[in-house]
Amino acid sequence: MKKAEAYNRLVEKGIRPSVQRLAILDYLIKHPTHPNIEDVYKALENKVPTLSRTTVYNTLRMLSEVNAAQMITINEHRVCYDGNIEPHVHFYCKNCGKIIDLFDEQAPRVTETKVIDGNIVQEEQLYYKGICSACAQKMEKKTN
Amino acid sequence: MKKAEAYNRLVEKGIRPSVQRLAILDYLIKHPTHPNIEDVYKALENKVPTLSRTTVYNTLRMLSEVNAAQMITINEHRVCYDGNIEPHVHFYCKNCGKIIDLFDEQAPRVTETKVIDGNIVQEEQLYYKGICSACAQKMEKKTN
DNA sequence: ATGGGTGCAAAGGATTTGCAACATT
DNA sequence: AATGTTGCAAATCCTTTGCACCCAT
Repeated sequence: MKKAEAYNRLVEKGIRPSVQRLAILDYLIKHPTHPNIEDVYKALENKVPTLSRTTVYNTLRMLSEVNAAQMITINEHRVCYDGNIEPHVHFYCKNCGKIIDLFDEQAPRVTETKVIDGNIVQEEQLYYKGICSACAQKMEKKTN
Repeated sequence: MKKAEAYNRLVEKGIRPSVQRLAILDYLIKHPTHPNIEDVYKALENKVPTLSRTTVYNTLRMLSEVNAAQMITINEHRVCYDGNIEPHVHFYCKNCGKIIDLFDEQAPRVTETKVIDGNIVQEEQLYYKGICSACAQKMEKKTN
């Protein structure tokens, strides 16, 4: 249950590693399931009894602002987060809403600062949308 | 002020071209500014006096479901829409929230149905995040 | 007349805000 | 003591829903 990685990442980014922040980032790193705010809150409310949703909101926003986590906004009205900050492609299932990592797809590479028409690019995101394999199977069954 | 393109696109997709739907899709096609629901509503409420936000919501959702428009979800809690259904890269300014089209960047091509690990890919989206040229200039001024 | 389309008002949820309490240096 | 953090409750804002009306076929 070491939280070394979370701890280091916070310190590197100049963020004071409070109990809450450590717990949240550690959870994110250890659970690459693209949790949303509520998921994180539910998972931690027992371990960090005083934890509030507000803190989860604030912390996750801050983490994504300093690139200590990735904010994923594919799902229309439910932001979720990814503790994996290596660039990788995401697949979003329109049916069940699940987000799957596609590590084998070529992701836009992190270049040194790239400028296009004067616009300074800091992050790149590529995602696919469609039907995930689990949902596709279920649908096939019903059709038969 | 012809709405031929909007009309044709609706009919092609099997959607009845009501006054409201025509107005909304036409607006989207003629204003490639990535408007959100409110933008579209404000722009049309005078021209289509009875128009309701509900109809804008319903119509834009429907249009994106049948691929007569693109739903863009970069901005955390404000979905916006694009009448341009050719694949192209979007740039999102973290500072002012503006979304800019990058037609010269290579966009993920629309392939025939692509399947990855059993997941059926139907759409692909690539976007960049950073600071747009206008904001970058303003910031530079302040710094000097 | 009938089925789809629209619009109002109300409900529902997610996120933000203001502020007081708290922890840490 | 001073500064940065946290958490509660309330406020806000976006979106959806239920239902009645309306229009076109």
